[in-house]
Amino acid sequence: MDRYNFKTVEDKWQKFWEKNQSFKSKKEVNKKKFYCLEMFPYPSGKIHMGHVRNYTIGDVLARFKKLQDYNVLHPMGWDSFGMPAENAARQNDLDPKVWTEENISTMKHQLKKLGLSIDWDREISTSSSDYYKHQQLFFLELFDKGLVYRKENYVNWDPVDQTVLANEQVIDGKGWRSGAVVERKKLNQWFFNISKFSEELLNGLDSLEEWPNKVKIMQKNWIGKSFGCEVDFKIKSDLPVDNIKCFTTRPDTLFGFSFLALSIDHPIAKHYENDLSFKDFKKQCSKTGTTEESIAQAEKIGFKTSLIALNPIDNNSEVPVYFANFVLMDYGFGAVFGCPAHDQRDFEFAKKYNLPIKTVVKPKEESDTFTVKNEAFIGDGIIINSSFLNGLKTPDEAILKTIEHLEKKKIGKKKINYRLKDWGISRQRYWGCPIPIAYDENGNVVKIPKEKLPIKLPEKINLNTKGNPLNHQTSWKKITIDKKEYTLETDTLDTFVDSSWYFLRFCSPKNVEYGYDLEDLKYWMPVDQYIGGVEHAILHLLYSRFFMQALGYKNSKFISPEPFKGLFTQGMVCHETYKDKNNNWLSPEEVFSNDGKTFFELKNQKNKVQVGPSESMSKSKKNTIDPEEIIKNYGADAVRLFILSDSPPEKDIQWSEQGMLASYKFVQKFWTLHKKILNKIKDNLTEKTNESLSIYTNRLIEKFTFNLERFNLNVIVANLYETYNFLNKEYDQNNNSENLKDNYLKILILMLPVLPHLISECIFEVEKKHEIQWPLADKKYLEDKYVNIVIQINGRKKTLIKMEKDIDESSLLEKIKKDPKISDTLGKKNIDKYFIVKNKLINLLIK
RNA sequence: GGGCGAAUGGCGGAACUGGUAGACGCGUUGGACUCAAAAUCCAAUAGUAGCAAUACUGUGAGAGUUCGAUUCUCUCUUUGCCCA
Repeated sequence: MDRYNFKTVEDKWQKFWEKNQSFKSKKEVNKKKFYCLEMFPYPSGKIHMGHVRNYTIGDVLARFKKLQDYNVLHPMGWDSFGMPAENAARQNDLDPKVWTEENISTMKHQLKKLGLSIDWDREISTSSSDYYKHQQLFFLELFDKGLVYRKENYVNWDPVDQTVLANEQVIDGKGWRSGAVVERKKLNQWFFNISKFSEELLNGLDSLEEWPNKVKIMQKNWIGKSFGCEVDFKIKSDLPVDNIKCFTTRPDTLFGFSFLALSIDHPIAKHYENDLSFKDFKKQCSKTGTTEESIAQAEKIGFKTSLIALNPIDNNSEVPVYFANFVLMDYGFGAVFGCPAHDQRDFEFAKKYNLPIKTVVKPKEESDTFTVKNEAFIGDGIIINSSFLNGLKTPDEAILKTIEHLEKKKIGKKKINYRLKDWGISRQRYWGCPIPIAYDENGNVVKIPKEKLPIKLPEKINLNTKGNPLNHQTSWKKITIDKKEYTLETDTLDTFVDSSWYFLRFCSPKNVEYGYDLEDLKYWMPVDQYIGGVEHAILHLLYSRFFMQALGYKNSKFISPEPFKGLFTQGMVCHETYKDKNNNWLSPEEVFSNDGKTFFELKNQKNKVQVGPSESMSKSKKNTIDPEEIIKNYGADAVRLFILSDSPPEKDIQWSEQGMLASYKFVQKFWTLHKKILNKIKDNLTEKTNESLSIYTNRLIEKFTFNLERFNLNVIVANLYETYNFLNKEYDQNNNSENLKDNYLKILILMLPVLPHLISECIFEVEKKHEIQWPLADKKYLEDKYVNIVIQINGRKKTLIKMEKDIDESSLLEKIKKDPKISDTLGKKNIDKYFIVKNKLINLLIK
């Protein structure tokens, strides 16, 4: 019998799908739609296993929904602006555009080899001016709506990449890509006013029922709504300072107030500009990074001012004012009041500078003389030593009462604060979307008129310049508007902007006039299932949600604002790591093992290799497996099968050569079985109908559909193996060909989403013109005539007895007592009591 | 430090709303085929005791609720992710 030749079969079907435009999607208003979207890739060069996993999961779903007769939209595109292109181009003296386009062509070819059911007619690329010209128009619209603004701000400056980094691009005080120590720098930056929608973005989460809870919680924490109040402190000073405003979430602890701490960027700092020791202090502060994390970890240090703050609710008692390194200017008002007894950070500060620590909250079970000793008490409790607040429960009661008091005295008011900051979108980079703004000779901002769009990037320019290469493009920078000359903005947009609306573009990829066509959006949006890595759980998803809010702002015709109805976050693909004796990373191809335990270097087989923990595949650790190589050796179907099989898709998966081989063998085995079944169908030797095959098939339909809908894709694979085992035993058992063919076809269709090439070929061989549709289970085969009932004695399983379904209680007990095993165990003892789960189980209680 | 998860054979992992723990795969062992090996096929495979039937133990640890707990509650341990 011939072996299955995956190369010819996979090639044949990929050509067939392409020629027949099998996955082309058209708006059909009368048909229910399903928009299946996987996060589009950055064209870095080659696809990696993470892509294979992501797109296989999406493809299984898309094919499943298509078989269920949904009108499926399953597009693909390229997130093709970004720093790697610029870096690579700079290193190799290339044009980023050429580099990017070559990568796209390679990766597209690779993705096609995976047999994905993608509508390639909708392909988009964010670095193409066909795409970004619409983005520039959106920018201008947002500008008109007042959602874009420019301000001078501290930024994280990466001295190596010469660019601004977002807070989340700073890891341990270092640039995420360059690894250089990040500096603070003040720059004029463009911002999206995302914080305007804090409340909408927070509330919207409640409507997202098909999102993982953990992602919703992460976004909620990121938005960071806190309820508190602002307090006005009167100041005694020889400087012209009368009062300082603070935001606090714990006004109830005001009686424990012992110092006021200011950010070094607080306006008051200007009075100390010429103070040498303050300058020193500032320098010390700048050593700690700008991220909240590094600030929290750094030693708390302060600079004592001559100012005195008065406690507004405690007889104007006086406390010192410090500048402190742990206060951020962009949270609250850049000033916090210190209550050492009930905040650990304040506690450490007070200890260091010998400030009073006054206990104002006690745990419920303690007496009123409770005092804080070695650490702050931050739990819930009862207010003490606080005049009119004494005895109140805190936080809830006491906070409300304090705010009420402050408001009455007009020295403070209730305030809701958000942690979410506006989105800085300026990047000092070449390879990004140009910002459609120009400046006159006085630096005044002018919008680029619509008809001048797109502002295209200049091509083939010298990238080996300091800072932003666009800054050196003197002729490109000049633009004439209404016969007047202006200078173009040279900052480009953060690439997160590109990916914040691409899912809209997929609905109308060729619309020339505008970024989308509203009628298309009304049909296709929202994305029914979005699939991607959990690493985008906060930023990309939040920015996309913001973009929808912004487009809908002052635009009542726009669609409802949540872009992604369902979200699925898949785990990473991991592999063991290897190092040689000099601690250099080794790739899996450079090592070998005879027993899977001890590894040796391939080129010098005496050298033992250190085996490290399994980690997410990354080039830097060399623990990657090249999907192209694997597809070449085992075929796309086998790779798809393996990548789904070993772990639940939301968890990390361990790459295993043996597992890969097992999947490959399954494809081969199934083909062999298929040929046997095919012959059996053609033979038509018996008239008998084997009902067990129909029962199995129909139950499988139920099970399979259930598991697919719940993303239990590893269980699907197990079901598939079980099905093989069943068919291999049963196909030959008294099956007339019609019955066998009928059931076999149904089973094949179930398998199609996972193994599209193999199964397409199998279906084709069984019946050339078969209508392919997801089968429905026939209820009559789901009903049991007989059931296996578990007999427990005192809650422990004793035996199984086969009985007619729905047997009544007394005959059940009769039968059980006759069972030799049970009667042995029972002996002369009486059944005191019993519990029955109908058609499933009986539990006998005996003493 | 806070939030959210997770812990099941040698390994990856199944188990619907509490009701047969260990599906399926890998690995291992034995057998068939072969001069031999690979491939393939068949069988066994949670642990302990036993030739066996079988018995007992068993889902990170300890308690609780229940006729019955991998599943629910509490405490603890370890671990992952996110935030600080």
